[in-house]
Amino acid sequence: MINRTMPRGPYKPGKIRQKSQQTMLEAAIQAFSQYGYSGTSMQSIADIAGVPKANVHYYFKNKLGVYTAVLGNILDMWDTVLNDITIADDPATVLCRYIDAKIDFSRTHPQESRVFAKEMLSGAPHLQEFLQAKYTTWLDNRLSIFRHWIKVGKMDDVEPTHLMFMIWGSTQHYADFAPQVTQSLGTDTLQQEHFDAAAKTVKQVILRGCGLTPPE
Amino acid sequence: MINRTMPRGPYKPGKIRQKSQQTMLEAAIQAFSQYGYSGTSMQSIADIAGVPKANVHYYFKNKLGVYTAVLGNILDMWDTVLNDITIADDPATVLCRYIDAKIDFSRTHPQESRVFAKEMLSGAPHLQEFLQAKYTTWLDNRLSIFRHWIKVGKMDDVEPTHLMFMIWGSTQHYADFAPQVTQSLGTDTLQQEHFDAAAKTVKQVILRGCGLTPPE
DNA sequence: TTAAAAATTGACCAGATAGACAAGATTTGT
DNA sequence: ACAAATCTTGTCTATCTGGTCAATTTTTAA
Repeated sequence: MINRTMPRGPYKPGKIRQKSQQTMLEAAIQAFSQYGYSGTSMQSIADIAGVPKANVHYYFKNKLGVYTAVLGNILDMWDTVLNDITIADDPATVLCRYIDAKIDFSRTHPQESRVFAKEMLSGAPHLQEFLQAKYTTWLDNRLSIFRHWIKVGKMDDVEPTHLMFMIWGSTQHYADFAPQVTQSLGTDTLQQEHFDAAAKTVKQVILRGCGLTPPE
Repeated sequence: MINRTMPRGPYKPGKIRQKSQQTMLEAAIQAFSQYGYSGTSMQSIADIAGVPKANVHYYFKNKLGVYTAVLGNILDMWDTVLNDITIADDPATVLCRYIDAKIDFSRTHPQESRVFAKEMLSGAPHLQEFLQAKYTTWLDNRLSIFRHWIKVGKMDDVEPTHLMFMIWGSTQHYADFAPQVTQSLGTDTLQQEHFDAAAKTVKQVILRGCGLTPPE
């Protein structure tokens, strides 16, 4: 997406283009996640990718094009989990699976999480479309399921929207506020065990807080 | 703090200097909270403050000086709450007070919250001293009180560090992810009632999740 | 092999930015 | 009132940045 040129004619496009773009996108997300949009220069992206700056301009229309491509990749990861829940499911199981998945995302994709967070902190100017379209329906569907569970007594009357915010906030924290977390836990780098302990506590509090008991 | 010149001699310093600096700091936090450090120009700060750019340079050593002054002001707000808790206190009361205070901070100081969050997201290069000194002892003191409450059975065995992260993450979310929150709640701007509902849900889940019952 | 398409790259440009500076205006203590 | 200190502000500069372009090299399909 966001290619400037779309190769045509007697030529099989793709391989070089795809690989180069991928390299540059990975360089870009690294830069954006640390320095933000304004703090990242095309030159620095090129340096990280190990190519001349003009090469980045060849594959992307401009700096905003690189950024929106990065953002698009991140948004594509959005609904991987909690996508197939139904009214028949067990709330405790669903919440556990979601919390585990979110914590795991903070562990395996901290850079993506930070780019997303920085965009939000800047007022989400490039997420309006996403928020109004894809996200809203995604959320509404899940909220209605939670509301049903509450109505039939499967869980306590906890306002579902704010419950979701609690889970998001609690789990994102481990990626976005990593310096504070590492300092608090007295470690240099966050290890698997730290994320496991985090998931355990979040699940314990959320489930109990909703009047649920851990599955199995 | 971070003044370039410290007036001396037969002259009563302060009034003009203090007022001008205050105006510029308010302009600066507004700019930094939205556009980040790199995205904010000295010119934009001057424009917001309504003064020529050279005036900003007169009162602050350089751009980093403005930023660290802003950051320092924010850090000074840190321990206003949860500062005087003791072992004798009631856990439920303390947690409620803290959650209310944090949510209220997100409501009344969203810009400060966002500047702090952006600094964290960038790896907190200017917070190392704060994190290692003031913050660590602050946290350790509170954690030991939580651990005592757990030991004597006043609350469930919930890992206190991660419990604190849950509260921080959940409450910060309303300032830092405001675009997502407003979209989810179907409103244009967050009102008092939304923050009240947020505080209610967070308190409900956290307290119940720790095996506590709401006070009085 | 070869010609067209695609990819690479160095050089260049216009605008923005942080910061310096000096001249002038204002405030202060006496 | 007046001199010293502080404050204000227009102007200037060196540097950085996003973006363009044309020349060269590499890859591809026939």
